[in-house]
Order: sequence, then C-alpha cells, then structure tokens
Amino acid sequence: MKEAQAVLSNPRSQADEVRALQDTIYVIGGKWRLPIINSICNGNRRFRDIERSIPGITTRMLSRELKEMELNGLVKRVEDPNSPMKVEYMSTEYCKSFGDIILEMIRWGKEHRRKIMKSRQK
Amino acid sequence: MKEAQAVLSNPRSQADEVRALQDTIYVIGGKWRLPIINSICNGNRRFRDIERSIPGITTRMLSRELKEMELNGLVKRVEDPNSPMKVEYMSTEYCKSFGDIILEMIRWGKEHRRKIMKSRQK
DNA sequence: CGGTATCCTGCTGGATACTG
DNA sequence: CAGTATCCAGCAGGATACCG
Repeated sequence: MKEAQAVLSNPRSQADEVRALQDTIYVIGGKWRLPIINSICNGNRRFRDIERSIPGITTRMLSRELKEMELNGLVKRVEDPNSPMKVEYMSTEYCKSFGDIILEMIRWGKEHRRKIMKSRQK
Repeated sequence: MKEAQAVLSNPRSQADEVRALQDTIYVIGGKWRLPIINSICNGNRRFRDIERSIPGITTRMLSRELKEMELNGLVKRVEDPNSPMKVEYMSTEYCKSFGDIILEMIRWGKEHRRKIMKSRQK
C-alpha cells in the first residue's frame, strides 16, 4: 500500500494532530471570535466600527468577547485618559497568529459561494 | 498612509471577506465537524475507528454528525449488503476541500502547545 | 459492530432597555 | 460613543441505557 504510506502518518503523530486541532477549535470556538480578530487585524479599533463590520453581532456579544479576549492577551484595550469615551482595541502578536487560519477560511468561504452560485445557474 | 494602503483592502472586499469567513464558520461550526473530517481524511472508515480516533466524542454525537454530513455530501456511507454490520464512511471531494483549513489549525495548535510548554519551563 | 433512544444541563447567543 | 443589565430560548452536547 504505497499510497496509504504516503497519505497516512503514524498513529502517534495522528493523535498529536487531533489534539492540536481540538485545542485550536477550543480557543477560537464560537461564532464571533474569528470575525472579531479579523476585524481588528483589518484595522478597526473602535467598538462601533468593529460592531458595524461584523454582520449580525450584538453589542452584548461583542462586549463579552472583547473582555475575554483582553484577558487572554488577544487584544489590548487602550482608554484615552482625557476622554473615557475614546477607547481603542489593538491587535497583538497573539491575535495575528490566527491570520493564516482566517485566510484559509475566507478562501474556502469564497470558493464555496462561487460553487453555490454556479450550481444555481444550471 | 502607505502602510495602511498595503494592509487594508477596500471596504467592499472586506465585507465580502467577513461574509465568507462567517459562512465557513457556519459550515464547520461545532466541536466535532473538523475532527471527524480530519479522521476520515486520515483513512479511518469504520464507525468505531473514527470514534476512537477522536478523544472525548460520544457515539451519539458522532452518529448525529455523520448523518448530517452524509446529507450535506461531506461523506459517503457505504453499507456492505452481505453484513449490515460492516459500514464504511468515505471522504468526498467536498470533504477534502477542508484540508488546508485543518492543516492550518493543526499547525496553530502545535505551535500554541509549544509556547505553553516553553512558558511553563521558565 | 454500528448505532438509537431518553433525559437533562449549561452555555451560547438573541432582544431589548438603559447608562455615563 | 462605549458599553451594562436583564431576561430568555434553543440547542449543542454530555450521560446512560438499550438494540439488532
């Protein structure tokens, strides 16, 4: 089974991979984590800007996620001492480490939509 | 703002990207989809093999996901007419299209674990 | 082996209103 | 603008038992 040899890795490394996959899913779990990370990495810094950039999100969810993301070092919250109404959320290196995953997912989503469109035209 | 120019895309394409991202999240949502896809793409075909390859999953969740994945064309369920106890799940092209996403997530998970280990050693 | 059937809990997330 | 506070529903998911 030459093909199997090439495709399959040994059981041990496979177990590592499932675990790694599950870890990642855990960290970015939920509907909103990745879209928020994406938005901030795209340059949005203000609460309302982030909110507006993500269709369907509510202030409550955004608030909650941002708070937890700050705790986890995913974003930095910077409050202007002069006017507490001016807050900025900055992305961190940790935040940026999800870039490739997000890119792949965007790519997949676009491809997916293209295929749906095509099959509709028939 | 040359740097911003390079980093940021225009609003219209950004909106497309969020949408694509959200579509993808919707399709692979939940704890189990990707691990199951991964397992099957790794060559596991039998129910119990898939189950054993994914830590923490229950027969109920696996059963449910497989059923829905079959409906969505993510896997093909092949039943041996001679012995109904011999069933095989086969991956499809659609299933394989998640390969890159899974790869990136495994990569991230491994890197993440390495960093956790490192910071513990200090 | 390859699943179903029940029962149950909690958390994710939505709606809405309110605040400094 | 930048959030909090409440209230509430639904369903993802866990535990356990059972079946052909």
